[in-house]
Amino acid sequence: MVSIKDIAKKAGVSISTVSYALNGSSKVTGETSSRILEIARELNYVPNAAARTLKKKESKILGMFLTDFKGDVYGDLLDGMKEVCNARGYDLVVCSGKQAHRMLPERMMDGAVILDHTFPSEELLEYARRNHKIVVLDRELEHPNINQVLLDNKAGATLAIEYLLEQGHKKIYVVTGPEGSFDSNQRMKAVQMVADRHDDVEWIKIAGNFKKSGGEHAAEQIMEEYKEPVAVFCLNDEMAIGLYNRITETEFKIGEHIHLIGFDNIELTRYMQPRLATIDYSKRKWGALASEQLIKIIAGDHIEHERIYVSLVKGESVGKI
Amino acid sequence: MVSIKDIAKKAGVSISTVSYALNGSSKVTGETSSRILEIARELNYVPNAAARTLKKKESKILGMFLTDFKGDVYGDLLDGMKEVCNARGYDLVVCSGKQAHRMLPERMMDGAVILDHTFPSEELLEYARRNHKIVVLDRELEHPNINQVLLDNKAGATLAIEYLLEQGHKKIYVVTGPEGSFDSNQRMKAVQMVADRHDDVEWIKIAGNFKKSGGEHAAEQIMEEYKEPVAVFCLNDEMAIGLYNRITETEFKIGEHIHLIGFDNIELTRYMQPRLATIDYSKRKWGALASEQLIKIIAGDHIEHERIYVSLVKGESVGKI
DNA sequence: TTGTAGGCGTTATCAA
DNA sequence: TTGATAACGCCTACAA
Repeated sequence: MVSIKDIAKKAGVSISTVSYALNGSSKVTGETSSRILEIARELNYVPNAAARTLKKKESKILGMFLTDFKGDVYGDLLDGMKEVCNARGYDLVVCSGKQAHRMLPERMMDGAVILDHTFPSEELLEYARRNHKIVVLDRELEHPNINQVLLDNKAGATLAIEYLLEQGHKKIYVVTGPEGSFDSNQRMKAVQMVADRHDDVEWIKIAGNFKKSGGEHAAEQIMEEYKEPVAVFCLNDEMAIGLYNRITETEFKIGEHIHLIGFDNIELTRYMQPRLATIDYSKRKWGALASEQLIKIIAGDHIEHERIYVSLVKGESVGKI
Repeated sequence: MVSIKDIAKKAGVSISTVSYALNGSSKVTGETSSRILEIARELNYVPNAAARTLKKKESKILGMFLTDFKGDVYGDLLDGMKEVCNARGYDLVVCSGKQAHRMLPERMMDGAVILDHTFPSEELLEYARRNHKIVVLDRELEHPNINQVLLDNKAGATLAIEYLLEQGHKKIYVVTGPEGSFDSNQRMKAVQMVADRHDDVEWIKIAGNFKKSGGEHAAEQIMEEYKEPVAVFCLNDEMAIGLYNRITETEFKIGEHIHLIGFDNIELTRYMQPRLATIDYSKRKWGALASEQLIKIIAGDHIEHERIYVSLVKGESVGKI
């Protein structure tokens, strides 16, 4: 490995002169500077990230923690993050799994964005207390070193339910996310509020998991209890897809016997027949905003929490009754 | 930031004793060791990654470079990689974009897996020469520090084309990937070989880009030239989907007027109506193998290149003629 | 304008 | 069994 020491030797100057030249300091003659730069290039010099990070106490790397790499939501979200990061001189690394958590407290990264409900809030708070900078996308967490960029779950769930009511549905299943999911809880709360105003409607809650399997299980239960057309609000699209898959294996028709709406507007929903009704929001903007907020708290700015707005996407998966 | 120095002070021992205790060396008494560990926990000590990396010249981090975060191929691939990495004591970070390249030569990571045709081979070779360890999934590159884990593109393309021929098709469009894509070139080569044996069939090549837009453009050209039913082999599923989308906006029917086959068997194809015929392979296995190979070359093992085998998935998007 | 030297937090060698 | 001390590669006062 070639270090500034090697360059210094070859150039016949001291390592500090090399360091200055490399960092474009004006303290060094244009002549020596260009000679040093030339030699550095000749030797294929690359600065050592660990040494720089150790000295400067910043790595210019931001982390993104995900539950897994499979989610369809992530593509645009990550591209949005990357764009902002790069524009601000940061690099983005995406990680998943408990083992990867260490990279935050060990200061491999200057901060992190969290979209992983399996990452314990207590752990995040602990990191925040030790002055690590964090943006959460999936929970409410109050600390000066933590910023929230949350979906407007309540608006989304309300839009979804009101759409079903508008279409005349009187029996509505709601398939939830996993225990402890903030998004799921928020959406359920909104559903409950609308439900309280409509006691002529029958409400049935089914415990789900935000994965396809949750939707499949819900489908079983719904078909078993089936008497007349019903509506189903799956609290995310992936479950809606699982439910849809299971239903289309049977005689039941989506949009006719079982009316279905999801949440997230992932790309796949466009290809479902009938098209899945769902709740849309800009994933790219979500990611971009998260990065911006993170960079701001790293810079020491005082900032407010942010919210991502949502809208209804109608689809033939919901018919009139 | 609390360092081993702080622990040493509080425990009344030297920093080297602390370091030994922390690393579970048997050179230190069980008693002092447990006292030190206790204090470390009290102080919320976390080792500093930069310092450790600087000293040990390894970070226990592997990188994965992708063209972008949107690809549907990636989910299982990355999960496969992560599983192997974690089992072997490594962490995986996923990156994208030119700016992120620096992390490899700067030794932020002990090695990297490349699935990004925009990453120049010359640059990779340069890194390999400087002793960085690399596994490539998307090109042939010979160097002791580079290992290849490649799809069996030729087998896949041959399977696809022979399936079309078997179904009686006599006019076959082939939509390619972007200029310079290894996968695209390999697949085209296989197509060409089959084509050479069948001069009763009309072959038409359309330049694509492995994205939806490529498929859409191809659709335009195909419809413009349309006289009788034709077959189309899109060299990846994403283009097949773009083509499919454009076609379904018209009077033409997939599987009737336009017979379509893709490559990759991404999840979305399951939901297309009619189901897309395509070429399947285990993305999870691909990722797992890539990680294993990378860890082996880091360990200094001498290994052979690997190949991922593929199979045909039939679908109603291809009918008999 | 350039050089000297100290230190970032660890690990590891050698003495004690 | 423990402690002093010298690296690792880089940055940056301060001195020359």
